Amino acid sequence: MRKQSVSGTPREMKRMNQRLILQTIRRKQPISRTEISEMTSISRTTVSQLIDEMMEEGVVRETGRGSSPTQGGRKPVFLSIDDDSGFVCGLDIGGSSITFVVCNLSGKVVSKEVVSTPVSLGLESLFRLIERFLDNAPVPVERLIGLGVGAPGITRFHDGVVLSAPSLGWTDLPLKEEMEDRFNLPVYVENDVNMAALGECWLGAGKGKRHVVMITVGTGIGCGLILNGDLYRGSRWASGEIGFMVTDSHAVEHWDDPVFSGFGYMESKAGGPAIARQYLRGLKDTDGTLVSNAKDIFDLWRKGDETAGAVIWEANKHLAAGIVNVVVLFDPEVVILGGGLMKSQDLLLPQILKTVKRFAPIQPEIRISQLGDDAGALGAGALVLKEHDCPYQGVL
Amino acid sequence: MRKQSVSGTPREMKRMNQRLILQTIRRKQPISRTEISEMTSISRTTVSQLIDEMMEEGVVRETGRGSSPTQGGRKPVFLSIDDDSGFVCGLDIGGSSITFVVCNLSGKVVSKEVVSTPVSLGLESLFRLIERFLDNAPVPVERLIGLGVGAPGITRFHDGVVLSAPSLGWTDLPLKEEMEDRFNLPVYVENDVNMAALGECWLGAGKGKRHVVMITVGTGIGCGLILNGDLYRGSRWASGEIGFMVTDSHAVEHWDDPVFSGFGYMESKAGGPAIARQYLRGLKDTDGTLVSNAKDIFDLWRKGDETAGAVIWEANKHLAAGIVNVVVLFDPEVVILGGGLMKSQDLLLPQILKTVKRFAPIQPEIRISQLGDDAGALGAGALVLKEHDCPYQGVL
DNA sequence: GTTTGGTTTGTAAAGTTTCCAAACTAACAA
DNA sequence: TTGTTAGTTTGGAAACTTTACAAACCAAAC
Repeated sequence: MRKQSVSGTPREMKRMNQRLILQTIRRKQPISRTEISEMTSISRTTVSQLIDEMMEEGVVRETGRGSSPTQGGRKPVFLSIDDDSGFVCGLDIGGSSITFVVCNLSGKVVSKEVVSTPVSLGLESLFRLIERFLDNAPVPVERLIGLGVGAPGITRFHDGVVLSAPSLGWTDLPLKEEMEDRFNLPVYVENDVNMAALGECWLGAGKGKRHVVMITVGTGIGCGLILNGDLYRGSRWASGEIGFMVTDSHAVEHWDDPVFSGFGYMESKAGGPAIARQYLRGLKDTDGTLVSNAKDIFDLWRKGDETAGAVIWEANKHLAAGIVNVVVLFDPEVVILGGGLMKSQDLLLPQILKTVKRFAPIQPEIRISQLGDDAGALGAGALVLKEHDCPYQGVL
Repeated sequence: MRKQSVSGTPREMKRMNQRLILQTIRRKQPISRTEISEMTSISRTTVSQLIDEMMEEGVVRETGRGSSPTQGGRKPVFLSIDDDSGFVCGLDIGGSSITFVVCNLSGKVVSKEVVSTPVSLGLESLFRLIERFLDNAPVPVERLIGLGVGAPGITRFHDGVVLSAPSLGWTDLPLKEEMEDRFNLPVYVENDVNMAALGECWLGAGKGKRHVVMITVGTGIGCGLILNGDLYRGSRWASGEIGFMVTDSHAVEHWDDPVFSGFGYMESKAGGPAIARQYLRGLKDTDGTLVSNAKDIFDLWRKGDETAGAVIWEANKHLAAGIVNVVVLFDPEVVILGGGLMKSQDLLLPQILKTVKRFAPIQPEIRISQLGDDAGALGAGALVLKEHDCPYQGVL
């Protein structure tokens, strides 16, 4: 669907200028009216008028005065954004837990809660959880700008329908519509990995960057793409399916692993379950029934188990190759690694760094997630700010 | 560098509306003023006024009238874009040949020339070639909107500097600046593969699509990315370096091929020279000195040479894996394959299709380039139209 | 210490560009 | 003639800009 270009109306023009001014303030605060005018090439008069309106709304405040310039002259009045003039609520619905967050315009968390996901999560029970959380949050309702929701599956952003979230048993769920009816607030729904990428971009390892790739390694391997400062979603909401990469050309002929149907090739080689399974297979005697997870294998390696080391090494080669592939295709400024397995980054990162250095013609920074488990919920908040129309837009 | 957001002025507002109207006309022509007004939600008054101006400039023409609607009433006056009201010149500078093209707003070629690249291509000789071509083109100079140039190397679009084009011996060449001085026209410089992608998107296999990946397979393997209808360039003008993908996780430990230093891993496995070399190595007796190129190997396979078949098969596995990787990361609507090796598509395509079908969770269309060797030059023209400000913008 | 001159900030008034709504004319069928 | 649709004219509203000015401030001259 083609994004409808907006017709230019005076009102739209005003909005553009408000946004521009607001962005400028956020980036350079504290800043005077005159300086804003110079930076934006909007006339001083207009800047003043728009600022007046924004001060009336409470978004912008006068905060002290600067010193006179070199030659003398009237001291400028400094302006700043009142970070507490608006709040966003973000939630990250995961297969095992749900994270709720409320934060202000600068990303300061004022309220947070983590609950374990109910076995079968119906809409009504979800809504009650949200209501309870919002009731307890120390934020007046009228200051709440909107709600962002990250869901583990394929989501259609433009109408907020969760097309498929196996771990929750959701299919074609019109989450945005239902939630907006219930809470009477704008709601934005997006894939959880994308949310994490937005979160890291706003407040974490990708702050200030416009080309960021976030890779989460856990049961599955996913990837959120921020290109030119915007989330890239692909033509069918299925971009970043890094777990389906083929990191071994031999697979073209030979791969046929029934255990991992539904998963991608790389996930079947480098994901958590794959590592656990490979290890058990290495032991020869047992089959997949002996339950074990990747974390155990990492621990075994730390204790000197060489089989564990070999298995992890093998898996990590796939991951490293995958990261190289992402890097050379996107040319990002930063690659952020997160997800459960990255808690053992000490064992994985060195090889990854070495591989990227060797195979990629350009070298991005490679960092570990800074926000950890909160990235998704914070990203959900970031998305609200990003999408919300004036006067909060462009905060990122 | 952050793209400066424009301040909203009345003039800018007008431009936006002109663009919107022009887009609407192009998509639905012939179309009446009233219908434009309804589609764009710009008032009839404004539509009329802007149309008047555009007719004065010659961009839009009245072309006949429609039939009266059901109930009777005045017949609408149909409007269309005059495709010959402007022309663009595109050139594709390759290592072995240079293609010149002049075409009108709808992409109809009115003049074309192909010359072989001089051994050492200096700016002055290039300019003379262009001048001669333009002089012979049946287009009045004042109708020429701009010049697009595709160069084989890394180009910095925003200031039009060719950072490095080894096959031409260019380094840090300020091509845009020099050319604009000389020809007194807007000039846009871009990587040749990106240009080809733009070309196919405008007039070829990607027409009307907004998410397109174009892969060219030749000596090197490159890739142009059209995401959300725009060229994606990466953070350091190095996106789409698909030739550097690692399509074999074993390489992480073992790859060390001095012959291909400077090339990427995948290029060293699936590029033209790689195929030729692998074949010769298969013969055991000869070494790399016996010159041969990929095309010969393809011909040998067609004649029943099994070694040739095996070598190509092996190379193609890497290519197929690479294509899967691109598909799952970008979720494009179409993947377009082009470049020298794709002239033997009959031998390569079946395996590629099968591999993508098997490994990718989503299925894009996979097509062969429609414009062939002209894609680059036409894309250079497309870029001019895309970048040129009102009233031609948004033609794509 | 006070005055004077130059500089900078912010506001007010008048002017410009652009858009839109409503009334109007034109064209056409029944 | 009547009703309907297409396009234009007119008057006005919304937004920006330019110009002019008051307030605030430094610094050097007196």
